[in-house]
Amino acid sequence: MSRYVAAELEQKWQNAWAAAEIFKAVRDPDRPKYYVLEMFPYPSGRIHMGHVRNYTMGDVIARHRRATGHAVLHPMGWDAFGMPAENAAMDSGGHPKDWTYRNIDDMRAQMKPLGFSIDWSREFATCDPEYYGQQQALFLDFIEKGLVYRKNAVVNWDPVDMTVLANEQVIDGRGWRSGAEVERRELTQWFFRISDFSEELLDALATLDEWPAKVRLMQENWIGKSRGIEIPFARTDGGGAITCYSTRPDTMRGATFIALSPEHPVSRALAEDNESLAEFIAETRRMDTTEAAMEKAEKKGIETGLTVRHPIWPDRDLPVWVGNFVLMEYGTGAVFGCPAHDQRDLDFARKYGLDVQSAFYMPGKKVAIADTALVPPKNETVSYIDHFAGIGDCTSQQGIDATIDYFEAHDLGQGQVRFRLRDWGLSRQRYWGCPIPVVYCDTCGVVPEKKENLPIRLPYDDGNGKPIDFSIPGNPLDRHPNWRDTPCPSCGAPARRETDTMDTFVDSSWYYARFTAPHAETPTDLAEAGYWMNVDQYIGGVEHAILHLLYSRFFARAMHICGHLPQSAIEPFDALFTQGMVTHEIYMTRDETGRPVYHLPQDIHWTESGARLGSAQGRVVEVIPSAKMSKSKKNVVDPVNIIDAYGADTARWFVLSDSPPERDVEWTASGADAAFRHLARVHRLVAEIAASDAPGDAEADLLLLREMHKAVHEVSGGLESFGFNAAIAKLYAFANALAKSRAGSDAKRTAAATLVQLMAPMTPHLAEELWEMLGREGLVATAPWPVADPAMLVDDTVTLPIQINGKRRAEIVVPKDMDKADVEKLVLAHEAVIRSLDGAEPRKVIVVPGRIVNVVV
RNA sequence: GCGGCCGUGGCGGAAUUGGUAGACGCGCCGGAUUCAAAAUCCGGUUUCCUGACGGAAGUGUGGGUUCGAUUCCCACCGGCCGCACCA
Repeated sequence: MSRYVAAELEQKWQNAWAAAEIFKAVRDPDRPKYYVLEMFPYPSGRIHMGHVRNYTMGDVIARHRRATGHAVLHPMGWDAFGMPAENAAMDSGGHPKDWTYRNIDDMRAQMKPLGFSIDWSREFATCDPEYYGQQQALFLDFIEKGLVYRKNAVVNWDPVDMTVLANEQVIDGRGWRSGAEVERRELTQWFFRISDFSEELLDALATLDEWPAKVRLMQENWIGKSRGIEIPFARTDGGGAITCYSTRPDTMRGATFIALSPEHPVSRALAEDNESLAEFIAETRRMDTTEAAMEKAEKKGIETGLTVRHPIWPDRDLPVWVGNFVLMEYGTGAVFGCPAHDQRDLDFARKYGLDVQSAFYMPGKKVAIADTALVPPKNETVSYIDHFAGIGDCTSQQGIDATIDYFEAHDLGQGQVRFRLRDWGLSRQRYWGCPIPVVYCDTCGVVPEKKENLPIRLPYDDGNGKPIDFSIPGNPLDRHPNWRDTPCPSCGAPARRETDTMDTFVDSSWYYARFTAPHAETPTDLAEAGYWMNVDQYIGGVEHAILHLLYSRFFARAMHICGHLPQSAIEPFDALFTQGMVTHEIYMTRDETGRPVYHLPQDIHWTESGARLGSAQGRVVEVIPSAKMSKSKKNVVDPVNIIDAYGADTARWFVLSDSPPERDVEWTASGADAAFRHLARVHRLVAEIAASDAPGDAEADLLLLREMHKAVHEVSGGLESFGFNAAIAKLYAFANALAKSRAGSDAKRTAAATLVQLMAPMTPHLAEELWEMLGREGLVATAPWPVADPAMLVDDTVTLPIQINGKRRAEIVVPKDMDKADVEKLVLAHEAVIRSLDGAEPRKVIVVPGRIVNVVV
């Protein structure tokens, strides 16, 4: 009998699938469509176990949906622009383009042996001119519709690498690569008007009921809607009013000072003839502005000498301070301080000896404020002092609402809704990105390129046949001898191209739409997009919960406005699933200086006393619990090695078993071994069944077929609800039942074929092999999914547990449709019940048909 | 600080709307097969008491609702994640 040799049969069936072209996505009016997409990879050059897990989940769904009669779109591409390619070029020469395409070839070659049912005819990379040219076309449409604009903005500037850095790339105030101190520089940059969509992006979250609540919440917080009010405070010196923004106007009575941002126009104006103030402002500007530093920085302020009038109690004048903690970017750059009900304000007030006044107290508990501000939850009732704005005993929320109404009615302030979400700055001073298709002309100004000139291609060399030198910091496009030169699209005079390229998040904000028509001459083909969109199931890591998904939601709306997507596709991802990581233990020893030294899993020798290095006599190795795989910790398992050792099906089976897909799964050698052993066992078992010839046995046959239908039911349910681990557990149990069954060969062959079908989404190669072995027609990949017969899911008799006072004490076997009263009689006659009752009458007997019986004594 | 998620055997984890807690796998123990080993197969494996039959406790801790709670409610403890000088 043939042994399970994964490498052979996997190649065989991949060839068969390719020949039959069964994974090509084809529009079919007679079938429901299903679009399953995994977040496309960055072509780093190696696939890792996280990729394997991600794409296996998508593939299981794609294969299952195909079997249930759907027209399936399951594409793959490459998120191919970005800094690593340029860094590689800087570090070791070569060209980002060559590096990227080489990596794509390598990764595709590593991915193909996994047998994913991908329509490779739709593959593209975002660095293909055919793709980024269409992205440029989109950009021109966005300009036309006012969805993108240019403005001055303060950015993080790395003076050594001569580029703008994203906030995440600034570590302790220094560029992550150069280590140079980052400067804040004002540059003219392009921005998407995503903030115009704040309200809609927030409201529409409620419709995404197949997204994880956690992701919706994170987006909600990111968009950050707050309702507040702008209140002008009249200056006692007769100058223009200072307008403060507040979300807690109900605490107005407690306002005892005003704090301005150092960048506030009034601060700047006052600094002109106030030396100490000027010095204070200069000092704060020198300060590190990274989040970490801001967190630690002491709250400091300086009194300006200016005072303003309290809008409700005009006899109370409030001193105006400049505080380093007030952000110019949020609200109006001015706040009123209410020490009694804001901890930060209280700390500030205590430090500088400012007045503390309560606006309210907890009902019945009038306690003086000491070092802790009184900040009850907004839905808790408080007692307002002075009943100003007509508020007395009510919740803070009611107080806020009533105060805003009052202020508006008396023309004292204007209610405001604010969002944390800022416009999306997309300009990057990099080479390896999508060129922004605009031209600067001395006479015409900023002129969009003509669509017929697209794509604006990245230059490969310096225009004189010499390679671009990537070892010089800065943007090669900016110093390129002739790429910038171009005639003005409007007047034809010599003009200059924009040399900034787009943030790579732009590339990934619409690729899902491009997959529906990857070769279209326009960004999308409305007929194709109308058919395939939305993505029915999107799968990826939770690290993209905010930026990528929010940008994509914005882009889908913007594309709809430009006529590239139907209205129905403005929320592009119907269902989202965020999968966990693949983790592994870390093996560590220490060198003479006590520094940790990490070791590869294959270098560890396991003994009864624990892990040792190399051999049983080797040094004792400290085993650190499972953590994310990382090269520096050497706890990486390379999928290529696993496929070589066990085959793709084992890798696929293992990454789905053991842990729920949303949680991390720990890679263990013993687990991978077990997965392989099981597949080999199924191979052996089915081969035996295929070759056997035993007469039927009515009872055993029925028993097995019942098991089969139960397996169909449970596995189908598992696959539909991301219960892959539970589905696999059921498949283990069903295989065990099949192996133990005394049923005849016919029943066993039927059960075996069903087992094979149920396994096919997870282990497609093995399934094809066994399908063929059982003499079934065609490919299991195209066979219709089995359907469970409801009648076969219920046994004729049920085992009812008997509880006495809620504790399980015995059980009885009864016919499945036995009358409640009869069940009760049987139960009361049971010896365990009689013993417990001890002659007394039961207080109550609860019979839940088919479930349980509970006797209350 | 704010918001959210999660605590179940030695380990990963399972458990429709509240209804037999520990499915399935790992590990471990015992056995079969073998000259022996590998591979394979069979049995056992929450804890405690008992020789056994059997009994008792048990899902982080403490309370509550219920005939019945891993599941629902409250408080606390522990871990993880997101946001955060947001006025």
